[in-house]
Amino acid sequence: MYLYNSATHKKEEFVPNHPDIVKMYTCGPTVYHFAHIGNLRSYIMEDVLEKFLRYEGYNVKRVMNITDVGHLSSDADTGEDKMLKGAKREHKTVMEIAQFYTDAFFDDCRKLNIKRPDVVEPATSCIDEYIKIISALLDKGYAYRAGGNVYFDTSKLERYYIFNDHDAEDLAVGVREGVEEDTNKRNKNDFVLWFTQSKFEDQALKWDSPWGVGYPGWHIECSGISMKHLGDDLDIHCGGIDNAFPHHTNEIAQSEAYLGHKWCNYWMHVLHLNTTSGKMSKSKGEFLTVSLLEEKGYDPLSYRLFCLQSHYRKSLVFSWENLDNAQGAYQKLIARIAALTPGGGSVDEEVFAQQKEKFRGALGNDLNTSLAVTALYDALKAKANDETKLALLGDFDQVLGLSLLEKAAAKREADAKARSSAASGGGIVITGQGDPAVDALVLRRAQAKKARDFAEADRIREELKAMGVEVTDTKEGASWRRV
RNA sequence: GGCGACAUAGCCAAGUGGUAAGGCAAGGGUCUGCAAAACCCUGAUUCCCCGGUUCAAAUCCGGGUGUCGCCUCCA
Repeated sequence: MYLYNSATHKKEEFVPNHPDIVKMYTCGPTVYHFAHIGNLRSYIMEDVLEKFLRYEGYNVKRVMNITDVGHLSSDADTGEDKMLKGAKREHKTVMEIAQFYTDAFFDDCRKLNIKRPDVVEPATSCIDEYIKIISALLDKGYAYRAGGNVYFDTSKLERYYIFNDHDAEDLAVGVREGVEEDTNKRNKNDFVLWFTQSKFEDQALKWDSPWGVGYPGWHIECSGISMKHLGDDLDIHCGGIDNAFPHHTNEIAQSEAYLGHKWCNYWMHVLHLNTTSGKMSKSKGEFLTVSLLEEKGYDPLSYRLFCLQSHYRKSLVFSWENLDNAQGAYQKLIARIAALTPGGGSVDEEVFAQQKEKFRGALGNDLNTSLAVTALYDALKAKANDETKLALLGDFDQVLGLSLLEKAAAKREADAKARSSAASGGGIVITGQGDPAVDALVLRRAQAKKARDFAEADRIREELKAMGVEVTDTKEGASWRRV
């Protein structure tokens, strides 16, 4: 398969370091608040990558961190640790906040069919790992102590900038109002590995270290967790594009300085979900969550399809109109699949193989998910029996994660149930959701209609509409549902 | 100011030198008392603009323009 590598700015053939395993690391959430659907876009696309690797027969080990310490917020607010800030806001302890939002995050993931990574590791449980790395960096001369903190010295590297061709002089450090330049730093881009001199007196989480009581810098966390679970090398590192600089750049700097060799071969960055006024972000205040989508009547999987119809390396604009499009498409898709009859004949292997190749080709080309969705429609239109189509859909859905077969089966069952609970009278069959009062009214309308009293029939339909009931005519009579 | 990415119909998009896939929406039709659903049909003389290379360019090259992101925490 081919994957775009943002470290080389090229699409490259993916070759794992070890034939028997693919090591994958994902930057996880900072659990100080709910994830918004823009955050989740990245996790959806990374989930597709993981599932496709498995689909292609790779044995994947995927690790994700949970940032529950050390992530400082910007100058835009009071400059606290994000976790501490969240705890204050909700009058809870930092650990309570971390637990609550970690659970909320995985709950959102579950709704979006995002598989939980093999290893999920909170940053606070790997302090020893960070201390080990920082000590070695100090020994090797890549780090220095100043003002009580430990810093990484970026000037010791031959090449610091990996993803962008920056010139240190051009970086606008401290330009923004309220950003104070840290005078302890020797170079503009040096970053903190370990804090003891926190500007926040009430930093809640502190650990003992050779350099005093304090807490780790944000960047060291991902290197430490990755090495703890995946060892000295890594195949694919994923994250949102905003992490490329400085977070991932710093991860590479400290990891390779520590290891003395190349660390990670492929970097996958997912572009942002934007609103019409720019990217969706928590620090801007307004953001959409999965629960909010559900409240508004959207199936979270409609959002997954929305993301799948685009490409991960293009920014995607969110609007309600766009989500409506996706929801409509998703419902139609499910209805079409529900109309297929399972258990009728055997799978046509030739058609199956042919369609499957299209699908693999699409995803194998840098995860072209929108073409993969097209392959889904092609499979539905293929000249083959229903059994073959269902087999294809089920096969594709291992990667796409749209619960296609499950939803279709549920729809078939619901339709059958509505039929079995039918009320009838005078040869007219009413199907609905088991409310005798509504059944009776719908039956009266059907009788009026049969007697060609359309005025009365329309009047009753209006009455039902006012009750929130939508009635549609069928061959045998009528069917109704609440809307 | 520096760096990076992107720009194809109303919207999401495919396309990697050979003459514009697919989905949603929209319009027309079949069906229906009327609807809904379902099914059928219809859509870019053109791919942000201007040059260039080529028999041939949405695709390659040069120059613009626009949008977004990063440089401060963010997926």
